[in-house]
Amino acid sequence: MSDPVYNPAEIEVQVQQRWQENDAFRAREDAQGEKYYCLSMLPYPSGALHMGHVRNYTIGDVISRYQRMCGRNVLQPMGWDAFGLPAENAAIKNNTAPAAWTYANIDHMREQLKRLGFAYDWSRELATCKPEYYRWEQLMFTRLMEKGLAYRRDAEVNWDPVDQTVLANEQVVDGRGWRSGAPVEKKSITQWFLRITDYAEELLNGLDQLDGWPDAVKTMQRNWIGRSEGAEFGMDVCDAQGNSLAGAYQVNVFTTRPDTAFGMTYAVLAPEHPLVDKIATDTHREAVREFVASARATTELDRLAVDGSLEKRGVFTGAYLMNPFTRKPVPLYIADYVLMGYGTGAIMAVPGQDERDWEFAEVHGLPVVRTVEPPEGWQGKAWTEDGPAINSEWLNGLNMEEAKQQAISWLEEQGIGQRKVNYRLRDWGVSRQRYWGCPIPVIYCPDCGAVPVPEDQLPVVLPEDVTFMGVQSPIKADPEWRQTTCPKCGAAAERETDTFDTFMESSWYYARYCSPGAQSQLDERANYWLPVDQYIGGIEHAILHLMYFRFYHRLLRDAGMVDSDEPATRLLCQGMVIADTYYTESDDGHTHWVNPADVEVERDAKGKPLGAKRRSDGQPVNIGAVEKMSKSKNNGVDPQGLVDRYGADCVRLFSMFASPPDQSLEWSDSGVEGASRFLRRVWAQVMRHTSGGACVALDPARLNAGQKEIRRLLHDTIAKVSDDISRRYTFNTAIAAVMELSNHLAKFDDDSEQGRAVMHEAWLAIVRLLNPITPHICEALWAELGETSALYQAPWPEVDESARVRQQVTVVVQVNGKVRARLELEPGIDQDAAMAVAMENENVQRHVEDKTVRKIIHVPDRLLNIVVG
RNA sequence: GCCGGAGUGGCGGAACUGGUAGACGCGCCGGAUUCAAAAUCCGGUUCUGGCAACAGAGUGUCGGUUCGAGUCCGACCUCCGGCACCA
Repeated sequence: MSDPVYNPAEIEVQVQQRWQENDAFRAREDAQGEKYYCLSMLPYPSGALHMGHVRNYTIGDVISRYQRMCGRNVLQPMGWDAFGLPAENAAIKNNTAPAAWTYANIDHMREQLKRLGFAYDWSRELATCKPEYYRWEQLMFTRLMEKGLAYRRDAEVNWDPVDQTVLANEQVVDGRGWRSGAPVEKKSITQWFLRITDYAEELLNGLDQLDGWPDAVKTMQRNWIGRSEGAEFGMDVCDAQGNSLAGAYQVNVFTTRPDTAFGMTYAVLAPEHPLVDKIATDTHREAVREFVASARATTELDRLAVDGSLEKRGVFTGAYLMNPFTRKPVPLYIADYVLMGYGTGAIMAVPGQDERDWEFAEVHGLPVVRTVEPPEGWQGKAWTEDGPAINSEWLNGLNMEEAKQQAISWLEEQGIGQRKVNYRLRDWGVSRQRYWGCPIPVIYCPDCGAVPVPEDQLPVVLPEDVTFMGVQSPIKADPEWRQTTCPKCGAAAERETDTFDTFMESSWYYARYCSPGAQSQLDERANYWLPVDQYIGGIEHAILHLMYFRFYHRLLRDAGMVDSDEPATRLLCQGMVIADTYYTESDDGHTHWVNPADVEVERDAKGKPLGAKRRSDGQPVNIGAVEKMSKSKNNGVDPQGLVDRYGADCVRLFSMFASPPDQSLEWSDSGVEGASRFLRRVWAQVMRHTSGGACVALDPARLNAGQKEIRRLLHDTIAKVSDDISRRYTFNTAIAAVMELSNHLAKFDDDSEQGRAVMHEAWLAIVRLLNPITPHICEALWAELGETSALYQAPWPEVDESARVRQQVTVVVQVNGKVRARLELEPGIDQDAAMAVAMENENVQRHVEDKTVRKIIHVPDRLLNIVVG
């Protein structure tokens, strides 16, 4: 390999071959060392890797390879989130089967990942669309049905009236079906749900323990769970005089502000509330019906008012509710600002203390009673903050918290209500009316109802060899697939033709990697590896995926399959990959986006961009914003082309160097060139060193000052890089530190025996420091430096603290806080001695002059600030 | 509207615990090499003034604390992301 010219294509293929032959990255449960499970979110096999994948998986690989070098027993697996809508869209478009399309994509993308040199244990690879994977998910679901954690109820879907099919949210474009262009309707159908709300409290409290998760993600999850404490209480329906009605109904309301109940001036039911039909009086029934119908047909978008808030629409029912606090009736309205899906779908309205109620009261001419005194001089509408209670009889004078507690106690004493906690979080609807997903393992029997498919009849296999006739799911269109017999009574019955939400598969794949081949969902190996020590993925999954997988982990725990409460102890969310955009405008006003690869930027003498032109025809183009790589802005950069041209190491290096992993990464072709230049320089420097032949052993006692200085820089660098990679995760600064060291080595012109020994020590260390980031070139240089072992098995370099002892330190001398000199002094010098040297300095003298020294601040070995006046 | 995050050279970014602002890289300028170009190597590069030594200014804005503030405190501005009638 000792080629004087760095040839990444050749080296990378050779090194990868050696890893494969040695099965270098297979994870074993019985291996030495503490376990370390490093997991990157699995990709959807869309067809080709994009830059976001490269970034995500390089971060994971850097961490994995570092941990391996530190002696940990590392598991780093990879798999495919293989079910999903794009396969169906491609199938309809190209007339192929989703399965064939998916498997072809997986094959291509697997090769791309291998070409990038990620240290995966490929023996654990999985694809979620395979029956041997999803059968366990089906079994789990049937168990959840038995436990009552999976249940059925009606829920709304987007219905395309022309294509006669349910649309996923992403298939609805501006309120119309993506293919038919017909306005989408809401339709209620029966669907399966998982009771994630049973775990709301635990999912919320668990966040407090997740110190290794970004605060942003934890905050988003807290808001999503949306815990609110308050009271729920019943109110009787009555007439305007407060007379109770025969066969009267009761309405339950939830409120977080029971302290304001004396200010209730009306009450509201959601349009979908079950009592809506029953409560309206004869004179109001027609108006109520009309309103409910129109509320169902109108989207939120249609109701956006000019100021961006939603129009407060509603209608009076003719009925009243008795306010138990005041013993006075309040009018009952129907309004669509009250949601059926939260609380009880009914509220007490207190315009004086709630902004929404204020707005509604304003529109409908309802009275306002203030029950909390706003601060003096306050000019707003509803006062929602703390203050002394007023107009509230026995609550008057109390603050918000005291009044709440009093009101709740009163409700409980009276037996009409109680303390209540509500969550925004809704149960997880897992039914999808799509083909390319895991079949929901349920059989519908006319007599026995919904029956879980028994274990010995699992998996319910999705047929893969299908043809799409239009947009219908092939298993919905095929009457034969549906036909079966009831497992309970043996009568003719039908299979469920809906499939699972694909978040179902991605909720437990991390655990299955730990039990490859197990004839159960998981086996005891899962407890060896779990929880995941480091999880890496995009922030776009902050809520859904990361909530579902925390939930599913608890389902696995409660089924006795894992011991831990949380699936992952640390989480890293990488930033977006962004790039410049360029465009031209045609005469008809259309914008045409030009790919950055086609553009050349012209600059002035200082490097400021002046303009840009298209390479192909020299025509000027406009410079747009720096935006997320996307097809629509035509600013995507294909990783494959870069790997072909510069090599995997270079692409990996630039991805890690351009910014810290959690920030957005601005792609730059010249930056990639810079990374490539660095690797070529490293290669050339090592070749120059090895061309001098073998080195003698390093003897620290015999080093001259220059040699000691290089050793000091080296061991400072080892310390910094170790800290950057293990604690700070700032791979960019780790690389910068190595670059700095290599710049010093390039100037270290010392062919003496000990000079070459120092150089040798330095390169052996650098090759290991860079190995997690650019493993191929490092493996080759490791051999070039005479090492016979494989680098992937080499230990992380150790810091020699004795080499870091400085002969001299730079002490900054300030006069009145301004830097006036930098002195090279012996370490440990005291204030008086430092002052003596400082005062000999001409520049310091000039600024001190004959002024009185009022104060001296001395930070040993760093700074001396002379305060004069 | 609410909740997060961020504002530092021409650009990406560094400065980790209040102590040298601009590491490292890109770009740009100058030089070497070359018939020439590419590649490579050397030097310079926050702004203003100065041949220079050096001086002054400077981390979104305004104010504060401190011997000393990019970093801490208060008020504000801008941008990005998330949620959005959740009672």
